[in-house]
Amino acid sequence: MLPKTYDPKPVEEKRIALWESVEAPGAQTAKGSFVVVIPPPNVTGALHLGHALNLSIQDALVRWRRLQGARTVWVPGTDHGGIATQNVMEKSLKAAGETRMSLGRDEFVRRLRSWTEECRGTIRKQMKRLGAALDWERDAFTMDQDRARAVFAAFKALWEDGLVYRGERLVNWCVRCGTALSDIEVEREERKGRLWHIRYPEAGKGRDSGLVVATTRPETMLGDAAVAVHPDDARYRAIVGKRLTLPLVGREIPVVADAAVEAAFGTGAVKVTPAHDPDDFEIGGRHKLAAIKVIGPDGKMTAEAGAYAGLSREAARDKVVADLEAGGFLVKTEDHRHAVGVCYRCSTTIEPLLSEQWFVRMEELARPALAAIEKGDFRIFPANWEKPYIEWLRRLKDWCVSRQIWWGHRIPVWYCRTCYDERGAARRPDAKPQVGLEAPARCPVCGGRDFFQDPDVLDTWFSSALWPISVFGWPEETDDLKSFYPTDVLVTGYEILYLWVARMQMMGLRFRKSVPFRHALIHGIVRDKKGRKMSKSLGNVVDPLDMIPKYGADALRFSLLSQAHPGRDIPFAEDSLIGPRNFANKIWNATRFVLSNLPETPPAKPYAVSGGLELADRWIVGEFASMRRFLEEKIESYEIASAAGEIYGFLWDKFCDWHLELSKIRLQGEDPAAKETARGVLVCVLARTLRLLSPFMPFITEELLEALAPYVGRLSEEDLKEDSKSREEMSRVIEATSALRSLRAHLNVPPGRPIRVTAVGNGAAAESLKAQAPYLRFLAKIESLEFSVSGAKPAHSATAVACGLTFYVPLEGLIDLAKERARLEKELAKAESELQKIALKAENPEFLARAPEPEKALAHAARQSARDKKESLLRTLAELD
RNA sequence: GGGCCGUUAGCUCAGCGGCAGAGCGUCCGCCUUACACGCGGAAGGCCGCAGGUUCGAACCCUGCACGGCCCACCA
Repeated sequence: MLPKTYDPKPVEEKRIALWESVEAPGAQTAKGSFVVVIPPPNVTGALHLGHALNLSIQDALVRWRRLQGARTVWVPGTDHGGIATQNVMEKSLKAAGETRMSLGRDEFVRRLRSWTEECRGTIRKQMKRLGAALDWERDAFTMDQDRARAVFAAFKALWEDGLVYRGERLVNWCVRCGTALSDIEVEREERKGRLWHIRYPEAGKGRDSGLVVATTRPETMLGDAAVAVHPDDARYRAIVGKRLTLPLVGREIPVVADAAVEAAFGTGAVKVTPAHDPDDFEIGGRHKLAAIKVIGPDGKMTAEAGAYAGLSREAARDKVVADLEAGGFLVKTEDHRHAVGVCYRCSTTIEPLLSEQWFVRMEELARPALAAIEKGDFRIFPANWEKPYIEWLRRLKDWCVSRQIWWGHRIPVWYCRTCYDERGAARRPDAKPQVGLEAPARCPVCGGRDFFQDPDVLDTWFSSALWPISVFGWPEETDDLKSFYPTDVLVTGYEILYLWVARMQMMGLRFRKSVPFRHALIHGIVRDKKGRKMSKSLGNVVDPLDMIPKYGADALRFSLLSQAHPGRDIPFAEDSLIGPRNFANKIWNATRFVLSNLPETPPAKPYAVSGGLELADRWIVGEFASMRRFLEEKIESYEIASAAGEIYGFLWDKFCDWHLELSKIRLQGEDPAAKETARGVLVCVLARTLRLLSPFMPFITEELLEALAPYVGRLSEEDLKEDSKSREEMSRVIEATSALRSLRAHLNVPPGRPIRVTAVGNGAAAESLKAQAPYLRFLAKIESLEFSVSGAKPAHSATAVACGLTFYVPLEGLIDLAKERARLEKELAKAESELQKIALKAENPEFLARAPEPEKALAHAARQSARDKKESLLRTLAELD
């Protein structure tokens, strides 16, 4: 016998062990296939609630399609996580008093490899505990051998097609991480800063000559190459072409006219520092200005900065400002809020830095991706993400893919020591780097035999971009690739839509000529209950592994899924696990009840739904059918939360509260045939509902289904029709029951005390209720129930009005006249306001003239019943004794 | 500067043209032999504001306000 309260722990342990030992369902090709590739979590530690959400959604989809008979493939995996992972390792080294330099590259990478293995083990275990039905034999890692082969193949192909190039460009540099970043890896942060107004005097003239520039970064003035003004700016027309003396430095710089200058901002004159500002770099290019690097990769001032060399960016700023002020060049200082670029991994202010990097040319890659979304070959759910996605693809600039870190795929490029110096700078104009996994034998340019490999690694997102093809063995033309690519849906958060989703589209289209996934389901971020992002520093991180022992994995999944509206963030409160935990217990007990009403030894012929159905049976079967259809539609459109809510309501509010209760009449009764019918419906409907619920709550449902299995027989598809007639009849039973229960509660009739009821009224409703009298008797605990077409109110009775009938309940001695009058008056007031509202609509000539017929009929009927109710209440009040 | 999303019951959110819904919380009864992680009953809403379209608007349109997010080269 099952325990009274559901205890998730033993069930989960048992199921996990069982799933471990059983092969995933084999090829059932009849109903097609469903392929999903996991967004591989970084190997930076344990999984968080966001991962739990992501996994729960995918698992629900995969299990759902598996139920439908599809061959499902869900590929697990992890991502080496580049900078993020390296940072984690560096932090732990620091705690041990070491640095990556002290370890050396080989040892550092070796340690990361071993950490990775440990971390992958943790992640796998966590995924299993959540119940994720992944195909573990396919487990992949972005830095394992197969994936490395794909990375090399992709790099080589892009190189050969001229889409990869090396060049000196202004890139986003994180001085803390010591590496270049791509544009999307830079986040914007509003910071309060200042706007310094600095006078740049005309060369050879006095302190008051020249013009005043406004800047937020005075320290970069040391590298100024010009001052720019707008060509149409009348204030400065005369000075364009003249030369200025750069304060503190003494260098002469020109005044140039450039349309990029915003005349209305600041003073309308902008200092141009090509080596330290992206816009200035552009201007510098147009006017052939020198790019003077005054800040180095370490964030400190270079030798070019003269007296400031060696100072940090921040210290140099202070000193420059002080010196400008001392020299009388500082005109004024204003407070100024502006957005500063910061590293997405460590929030350090980004330094635009001129350096030699590897880039991927994006235009040709983006074009097919744009076409795919515009043609609908690729769709995003919710669709409102499509517009920003398209915009992003249109504006795409080249992708800086080299990173000056150690953890990642080493760039497969070799430099000949004759053609290049040790820092990779070309010694001769025709020098050409060689792409290969190994050093080439001879340099095709100079015949040299001595090579060194590029020290940089590739952006971690480069390997991620190849994920949907690399997991199936690309560049080999594998069977997997042929059968499983393109995949069906990618489930991920909006925060990596550009960083990852767009790039997979581009690479998939480039190398496989078709989209890597037809749909992207974008879910939100799991936040804390105040709506803040979960972060270690805020201390508001909720660990899924803390929640599972307390509430169960099914409850955690169901909680997240119930809130997983496409694209919406989830403010997560631990309280949200209570409902789902209780729900699991409810299911458990419903099944326990059903089982307890079945013989211990399963019958030779399992219980089926066949003849002899009564209203409650027809009703629940019809409701089941409509619930199932709803679920199919919602899951099809990825509205997981709606689907979860629907099945919850069906099981609890319909199956348990009404059908199961009504079944008790027959189960406790004496009619063996009726008993069998009731058992059949209970078993079949419950089992089928559990099956539909299993994608959401796999542990408990599988456990219970296993217990039910020997009893479950057929519930034929023909019988699974929505049944509006039964729904209507049942709704009357429910309405009348509720009215009588309400009356009992208001008049404090103890629940255990039976009542006698006289129902007065005629018509179809009366007839149908009369037919269901046993239901009413049972549900409202009525000892005698009489129906009459007309009749006066019996003495000392309370009254309930429902379904066009008046129910009199004699309550000698129990009835408090004043209380009853008050209750009835309240009812009457409610009925009157209802009638007024509906009458206003039903009698409105405009409504009658223009509204569609069914709508009018509905309004008419509603008015009639509101009127009946009011009259019945009025009569009752008049007769009140 | 552009774009997107949100504003509905005390809290967290569904609903997105035809009499305002759920979960949690609150109040009142109940250990009614499946479940007190439960059962029954209730209270609680100018559906952000102002216009418009419509017979009819929480829902569609236009503004506005307040939150949040994304993108963007005002130094």
